[in-house]
Amino acid sequence: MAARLDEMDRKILAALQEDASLSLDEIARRVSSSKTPVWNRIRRMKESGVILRTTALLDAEALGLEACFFVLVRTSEHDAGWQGKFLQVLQSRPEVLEAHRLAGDIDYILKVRVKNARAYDTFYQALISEVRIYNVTALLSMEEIKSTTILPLALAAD
Amino acid sequence: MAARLDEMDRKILAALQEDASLSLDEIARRVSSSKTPVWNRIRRMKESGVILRTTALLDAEALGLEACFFVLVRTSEHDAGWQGKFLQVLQSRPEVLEAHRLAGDIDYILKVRVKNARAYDTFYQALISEVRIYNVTALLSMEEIKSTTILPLALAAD
DNA sequence: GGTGAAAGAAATAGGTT
DNA sequence: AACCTATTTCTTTCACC
Repeated sequence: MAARLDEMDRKILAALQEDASLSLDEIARRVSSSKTPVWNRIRRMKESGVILRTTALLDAEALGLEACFFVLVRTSEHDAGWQGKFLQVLQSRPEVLEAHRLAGDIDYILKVRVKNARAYDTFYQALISEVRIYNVTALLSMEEIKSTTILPLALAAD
Repeated sequence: MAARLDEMDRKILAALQEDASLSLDEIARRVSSSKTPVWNRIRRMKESGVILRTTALLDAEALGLEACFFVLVRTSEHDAGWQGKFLQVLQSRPEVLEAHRLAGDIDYILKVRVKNARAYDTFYQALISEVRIYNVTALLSMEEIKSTTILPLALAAD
């Protein structure tokens, strides 16, 4: 599944992760190439799914979304029906930014972004009313000390 | 600190979160306006820091970064010196995608993206050799069931 | 806030090594 | 097969209404 990328592909990805609004000319300059090959490589990486999409990152605090919780979920039900329903609830809730199924005694972790603690409680009540959950621990973030979408390409090399 | 945004600003942000490569014409069409006001609003929101940057989101699995850990950190040291050093280590490590200081008995949570469990161990050994840490629990993600950078603008409204 | 023209960038075609 | 040059088309930017 891992796409084979050469050094130039990685440099292009690094530039696009840093700033997706760079012009082809500027990217070409940075990777010591010219527009056409860079354009072809980007197109290929979009088609192959290495580049998922390009997005504007917003400041949650500036938008008034001042609370962030990590939610540790334990369940006693592990059948497909329950899991499907749980997944559907997570997908339908825009305040759930991330959800992972875990190995070990905690079953799921969620990252939830809301306006305040009250809004989190509204989410929590909705969640437990829609699916049976054995145990929930909410970790409240006091400070986001690092937040990046930039994947470490250097560590990805084969 | 929360910027005041009207309905049109929010619609523009929604479009840009979904696809930052949309043309001004297309965004203007979607928000039932024309290029100039949309362009001015985007510029204002960039200047005011509501829009942080635009980035290409990549597929971590396709790049061979197949392991994701959430790391719960407890420390016994809470002085500024320790905290500064810890922060510096997190910032310098590209595999740390997120780090939050928490309320409650767990002090920090990290999200760490690496190639495999061995690469995580390398990171872990480096971390504990650079700063004193009382207790670490690593939660291994088996499956990313949701992952979005799209903030819920509807829930952000005053 | 709208219009439109000038500048700039993206997308593609055709030729080159 | 990958790159370079040139052309067309689309987009951004900005002065003016």
